[in-house]
Amino acid sequence: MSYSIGEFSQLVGLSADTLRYYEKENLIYPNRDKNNRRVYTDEDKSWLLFILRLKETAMPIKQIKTYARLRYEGDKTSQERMHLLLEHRKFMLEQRRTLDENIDHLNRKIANYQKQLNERQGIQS
Amino acid sequence: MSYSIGEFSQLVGLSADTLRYYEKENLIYPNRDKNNRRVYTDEDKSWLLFILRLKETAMPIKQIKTYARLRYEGDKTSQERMHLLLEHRKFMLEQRRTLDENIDHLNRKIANYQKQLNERQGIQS
DNA sequence: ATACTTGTTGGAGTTAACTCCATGTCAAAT
DNA sequence: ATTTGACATGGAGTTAACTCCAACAAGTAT
Repeated sequence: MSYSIGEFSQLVGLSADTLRYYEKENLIYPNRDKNNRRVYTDEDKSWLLFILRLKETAMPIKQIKTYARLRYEGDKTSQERMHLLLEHRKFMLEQRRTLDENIDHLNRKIANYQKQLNERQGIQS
Repeated sequence: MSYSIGEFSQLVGLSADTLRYYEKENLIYPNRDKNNRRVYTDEDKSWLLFILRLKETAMPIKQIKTYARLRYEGDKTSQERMHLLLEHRKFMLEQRRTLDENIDHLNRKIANYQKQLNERQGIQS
Protein backbone atom coordinates (compact mmCIF):
# COMPACT_ATOMS: atom_id res chain seq x y z
CA MET A 1 0.00 0.00 0.00
CA SER A 2 1.05 3.59 -0.55
CA TYR A 3 -0.43 6.81 0.74
CA SER A 4 -0.56 10.46 -0.11
CA ILE A 5 0.46 12.84 2.62
CA GLY A 6 -3.19 13.46 3.45
CA GLU A 7 -4.00 9.78 3.82
CA PHE A 8 -0.84 9.14 5.75
CA SER A 9 -1.58 12.05 8.00
CA GLN A 10 -4.91 10.43 8.92
CA LEU A 11 -3.29 7.06 9.30
CA VAL A 12 -0.70 8.11 11.85
CA GLY A 13 -2.53 10.99 13.46
CA LEU A 14 -0.12 13.75 12.59
CA SER A 15 -0.84 16.85 10.56
CA ALA A 16 0.61 17.09 7.05
CA ASP A 17 2.60 20.05 8.27
CA THR A 18 4.12 17.98 11.02
CA LEU A 19 5.03 15.26 8.55
CA ARG A 20 6.76 17.80 6.34
CA TYR A 21 8.47 19.18 9.40
CA TYR A 22 9.73 15.72 10.32
CA GLU A 23 11.03 15.39 6.83
CA LYS A 24 12.87 18.68 7.08
CA GLU A 25 14.37 17.35 10.30
CA ASN A 26 15.42 14.21 8.44
CA LEU A 27 13.36 11.83 10.49
CA ILE A 28 11.62 10.34 7.50
CA TYR A 29 11.79 10.91 3.79
CA PRO A 30 9.21 9.24 1.60
CA ASN A 31 9.56 8.78 -2.16
CA ARG A 32 8.00 11.18 -4.62
CA ASP A 33 5.81 10.45 -7.59
CA LYS A 34 6.33 11.92 -11.09
CA ASN A 35 4.51 14.95 -9.83
CA ASN A 36 6.82 15.52 -6.89
CA ARG A 37 4.18 14.49 -4.43
CA ARG A 38 5.12 12.47 -1.39
CA VAL A 39 4.29 8.79 -1.48
CA TYR A 40 4.37 7.04 1.88
CA THR A 41 4.59 3.25 2.11
CA ASP A 42 3.74 0.78 4.84
CA GLU A 43 7.37 0.68 5.72
CA ASP A 44 7.27 4.42 6.26
CA LYS A 45 4.30 3.77 8.45
CA SER A 46 5.96 1.33 10.78
CA TRP A 47 9.03 3.51 10.93
CA LEU A 48 6.95 6.52 11.84
CA LEU A 49 5.07 4.59 14.47
CA PHE A 50 8.39 3.69 15.99
CA ILE A 51 9.38 7.35 15.96
CA LEU A 52 6.18 8.12 17.80
CA ARG A 53 7.04 5.57 20.43
CA LEU A 54 10.37 7.23 20.94
CA LYS A 55 8.64 10.57 21.22
CA GLU A 56 6.17 9.18 23.68
CA THR A 57 9.05 8.38 25.97
CA ALA A 58 10.35 11.91 25.74
CA MET A 59 13.17 11.33 23.31
CA PRO A 60 13.89 14.70 21.71
CA ILE A 61 13.77 14.94 17.94
CA LYS A 62 17.46 15.62 17.78
CA GLN A 63 18.23 12.22 19.23
CA ILE A 64 15.67 10.48 17.08
CA LYS A 65 17.43 12.11 14.18
CA THR A 66 20.63 10.27 15.05
CA TYR A 67 18.80 7.00 15.01
CA ALA A 68 17.13 7.90 11.73
CA ARG A 69 20.44 8.74 10.10
CA LEU A 70 21.86 5.37 11.10
CA ARG A 71 18.79 3.60 9.87
CA TYR A 72 18.93 5.26 6.48
CA GLU A 73 22.61 4.38 6.28
CA GLY A 74 21.56 0.77 6.25
CA ASP A 75 22.53 -2.58 7.67
CA LYS A 76 26.11 -1.81 8.47
CA THR A 77 24.99 0.49 11.29
CA SER A 78 22.82 -2.01 13.09
CA GLN A 79 25.31 -2.49 15.86
CA GLU A 80 25.38 1.20 16.54
CA ARG A 81 21.60 1.34 16.44
CA MET A 82 21.34 -1.49 18.87
CA HIS A 83 23.63 0.33 21.21
CA LEU A 84 21.39 3.34 20.95
CA LEU A 85 18.34 1.23 21.73
CA LEU A 86 20.04 -0.27 24.74
CA GLU A 87 20.83 3.20 25.97
CA HIS A 88 17.30 4.26 25.43
CA ARG A 89 16.02 1.28 27.34
CA LYS A 90 18.17 2.32 30.26
CA PHE A 91 16.67 5.75 30.03
CA MET A 92 13.15 4.36 29.95
CA LEU A 93 13.73 2.12 32.93
CA GLU A 94 15.07 5.11 34.78
CA GLN A 95 11.98 7.01 33.75
CA ARG A 96 9.82 4.29 35.15
CA ARG A 97 11.65 4.36 38.43
CA THR A 98 11.09 8.10 38.73
CA LEU A 99 7.49 7.73 37.76
CA ASP A 100 6.87 5.03 40.34
CA GLU A 101 8.48 7.14 42.97
CA ASN A 102 6.30 10.07 42.08
CA ILE A 103 3.17 7.96 42.06
CA ASP A 104 4.11 6.75 45.50
CA HIS A 105 4.63 10.23 46.75
CA LEU A 106 1.35 11.34 45.26
CA ASN A 107 -0.44 8.45 46.90
CA ARG A 108 0.85 9.51 50.28
CA LYS A 109 -0.13 13.08 49.60
CA ILE A 110 -3.63 12.04 48.64
CA ALA A 111 -3.93 9.88 51.74
CA ASN A 112 -2.99 12.93 53.80
CA TYR A 113 -5.63 15.06 52.20
CA GLN A 114 -8.16 12.36 52.81
CA LYS A 115 -7.22 12.12 56.46
CA GLN A 116 -7.44 15.86 56.93
CA LEU A 117 -10.79 16.09 55.24
CA ASN A 118 -12.09 13.29 57.42
CA GLU A 119 -10.89 14.99 60.56
CA ARG A 120 -12.58 18.20 59.63
CA GLN A 121 -15.71 16.27 58.85
CA GLY A 122 -15.49 14.76 62.33
CA ILE A 123 -15.27 18.16 63.96
CA GLN A 124 -18.25 19.51 62.06
CA SER A 125 -20.62 16.67 62.85
CA MET B 1 15.53 28.47 58.11
CA SER B 2 15.33 31.08 55.41
CA TYR B 3 17.27 31.49 52.22
CA SER B 4 18.26 34.14 49.73
CA ILE B 5 17.46 33.44 46.12
CA GLY B 6 21.05 32.37 45.55
CA GLU B 7 21.04 29.87 48.39
CA PHE B 8 17.63 28.62 47.47
CA SER B 9 18.69 28.23 43.89
CA GLN B 10 21.50 25.90 45.01
CA LEU B 11 19.18 24.09 47.37
CA VAL B 12 16.61 23.13 44.78
CA GLY B 13 18.80 23.02 41.72
CA LEU B 14 17.11 25.73 39.71
CA SER B 15 18.66 28.93 38.45
CA ALA B 16 17.70 32.19 40.11
CA ASP B 17 16.25 33.26 36.78
CA THR B 18 14.04 30.20 36.73
CA LEU B 19 12.86 30.93 40.26
CA ARG B 20 11.96 34.45 39.28
CA TYR B 21 10.25 33.08 36.22
CA TYR B 22 8.20 30.71 38.36
CA GLU B 23 7.25 33.64 40.50
CA LYS B 24 6.12 35.61 37.49
CA GLU B 25 4.02 32.58 36.56
CA ASN B 26 2.55 32.57 40.08
CA LEU B 27 3.84 29.18 41.05
CA ILE B 28 5.56 30.42 44.16
CA TYR B 29 5.92 33.76 45.84
CA PRO B 30 8.34 34.11 48.70
CA ASN B 31 8.29 36.98 51.19
CA ARG B 32 10.58 39.97 50.81
CA ASP B 33 12.88 41.56 53.36
CA LYS B 34 13.00 45.30 54.08
CA ASN B 35 15.30 45.56 51.12
CA ASN B 36 12.83 43.96 48.75
CA ARG B 37 14.94 40.85 48.45
CA ARG B 38 13.29 37.45 48.23
CA VAL B 39 13.35 35.35 51.35
CA TYR B 40 12.54 31.69 50.85
CA THR B 41 11.50 29.47 53.76
CA ASP B 42 11.54 25.72 54.27
CA GLU B 43 7.88 25.71 53.45
CA ASP B 44 8.70 27.30 50.11
CA LYS B 45 11.22 24.55 49.70
CA SER B 46 8.84 21.65 50.18
CA TRP B 47 6.30 23.37 48.00
CA LEU B 48 8.84 23.86 45.24
CA LEU B 49 9.98 20.27 45.49
CA PHE B 50 6.40 19.24 44.99
CA ILE B 51 6.19 21.47 41.95
CA LEU B 52 9.26 19.73 40.60
CA ARG B 53 7.60 16.37 41.07
CA LEU B 54 4.65 17.55 39.08
CA LYS B 55 6.98 18.82 36.39
CA GLU B 56 8.81 15.52 36.36
CA THR B 57 5.60 13.83 35.41
CA ALA B 58 5.07 16.22 32.56
CA MET B 59 2.50 18.47 34.12
CA PRO B 60 2.65 21.75 32.24
CA ILE B 61 3.25 24.92 34.21
CA LYS B 62 -0.20 26.19 33.35
CA GLN B 63 -1.80 23.33 35.21
CA ILE B 64 0.60 23.57 38.13
CA LYS B 65 -0.47 27.19 38.28
CA THR B 66 -4.07 26.15 38.93
CA TYR B 67 -2.94 24.01 41.79
CA ALA B 68 -0.76 26.82 43.14
CA ARG B 69 -3.62 29.29 43.03
CA LEU B 70 -5.83 26.92 45.02
CA ARG B 71 -3.06 26.31 47.49
CA TYR B 72 -2.52 29.99 48.09
CA GLU B 73 -6.25 30.41 48.54
CA GLY B 74 -6.00 28.22 51.61
CA ASP B 75 -7.83 25.41 53.36
CA LYS B 76 -11.20 25.95 51.84
CA THR B 77 -9.89 24.71 48.49
CA SER B 78 -8.48 21.40 49.69
CA GLN B 79 -11.30 19.43 48.21
CA GLU B 80 -10.67 20.92 44.82
CA ARG B 81 -6.96 20.30 45.17
CA MET B 82 -7.53 16.72 46.10
CA HIS B 83 -9.67 16.30 43.02
CA LEU B 84 -6.83 17.71 40.97
CA LEU B 85 -4.39 15.29 42.53
CA LEU B 86 -6.69 12.37 41.85
CA GLU B 87 -6.91 13.44 38.23
CA HIS B 88 -3.18 13.72 38.05
CA ARG B 89 -2.75 10.27 39.53
CA LYS B 90 -4.95 8.91 36.77
CA PHE B 91 -2.73 10.65 34.28
CA MET B 92 0.40 9.23 35.87
CA LEU B 93 -0.96 5.70 35.91
CA GLU B 94 -1.81 6.12 32.26
CA GLN B 95 1.71 7.33 31.68
CA ARG B 96 3.07 4.24 33.34
CA ARG B 97 0.94 2.02 31.20
CA THR B 98 2.25 3.68 28.05
CA LEU B 99 5.78 3.50 29.30
CA ASP B 100 5.52 -0.20 30.10
CA GLU B 101 4.10 -0.83 26.68
CA ASN B 102 6.94 1.01 25.08
CA ILE B 103 9.53 -0.80 27.14
CA ASP B 104 7.97 -4.04 26.04
CA HIS B 105 8.05 -3.04 22.44
CA LEU B 106 11.64 -1.94 22.75
CA ASN B 107 12.58 -5.23 24.35
CA ARG B 108 11.16 -7.10 21.41
CA LYS B 109 12.95 -4.81 19.00
CA ILE B 110 16.23 -5.36 20.77
CA ALA B 111 15.70 -9.11 20.75
CA ASN B 112 15.18 -8.91 17.00
CA TYR B 113 18.38 -7.00 16.45
CA GLN B 114 20.19 -9.53 18.56
CA LYS B 115 18.82 -12.37 16.53
CA GLN B 116 19.74 -10.74 13.25
CA LEU B 117 23.24 -9.97 14.38
CA ASN B 118 23.66 -13.57 15.51
CA GLU B 119 22.43 -14.87 12.19
CA ARG B 120 24.87 -12.73 10.29
CA GLN B 121 27.58 -13.85 12.60
CA GLY B 122 26.55 -17.42 11.78
CA ILE B 123 26.87 -16.84 8.04
CA GLN B 124 30.24 -15.22 8.32
CA SER B 125 31.83 -17.94 10.40
C1' DA C 1 -12.96 26.20 -19.49
C1' DT C 2 -13.22 27.00 -14.90
C1' DA C 3 -13.40 25.82 -10.21
C1' DC C 4 -12.11 22.70 -6.63
C1' DT C 5 -9.03 19.73 -4.20
C1' DT C 6 -4.88 18.33 -2.80
C1' DG C 7 -0.62 18.85 -2.94
C1' DT C 8 4.28 21.74 -3.28
C1' DT C 9 7.84 25.23 -1.17
C1' DG C 10 9.81 28.86 1.64
C1' DG C 11 9.34 31.38 5.26
C1' DA C 12 6.95 33.66 9.07
C1' DG C 13 4.50 33.08 13.47
C1' DT C 14 3.40 30.64 17.92
C1' DT C 15 3.85 28.55 22.58
C1' DA C 16 6.28 26.81 26.49
C1' DA C 17 9.86 27.25 29.38
C1' DC C 18 13.39 29.15 30.17
C1' DT C 19 17.87 32.24 29.74
C1' DC C 20 20.36 36.42 29.18
C1' DC C 21 21.21 41.21 29.70
C1' DA C 22 21.31 46.23 30.87
C1' DT C 23 20.62 49.11 34.43
C1' DG C 24 20.00 50.09 39.14
C1' DT C 25 20.11 49.29 44.52
C1' DC C 26 22.12 48.20 48.76
C1' DA C 27 25.22 46.24 52.37
C1' DA C 28 29.74 44.50 53.23
C1' DA C 29 34.72 44.38 52.42
C1' DT C 30 39.10 47.01 51.54
C1' DA D 1 35.10 56.37 49.90
C1' DT D 2 35.04 53.19 46.53
C1' DT D 3 34.81 48.66 44.86
C1' DT D 4 32.61 44.28 45.02
C1' DG D 5 28.89 41.05 45.19
C1' DA D 6 24.40 39.51 45.40
C1' DC D 7 20.09 40.84 44.21
C1' DA D 8 16.11 43.70 41.81
C1' DT D 9 13.34 44.77 37.41
C1' DG D 10 11.85 44.89 32.61
C1' DG D 11 12.37 43.23 28.54
C1' DA D 12 14.76 40.88 24.74
C1' DG D 13 16.53 36.48 22.99
C1' DT D 14 16.56 31.31 22.55
C1' DT D 15 15.18 26.48 21.57
C1' DA D 16 12.02 22.86 20.50
C1' DA D 17 8.33 21.49 18.09
C1' DC D 18 5.21 22.62 15.72
C1' DT D 19 1.57 25.58 12.91
C1' DC D 20 0.08 28.78 9.55
C1' DC D 21 0.24 31.14 5.28
C1' DA D 22 1.02 32.91 0.49
C1' DA D 23 1.80 31.58 -3.99
C1' DC D 24 2.06 28.17 -7.23
C1' DA D 25 1.15 23.22 -9.67
C1' DA D 26 -1.49 19.52 -11.30
C1' DG D 27 -5.20 16.31 -11.57
C1' DT D 28 -10.49 15.94 -11.08
C1' DA D 29 -15.31 17.44 -11.21
C1' DT D 30 -19.00 20.38 -13.42
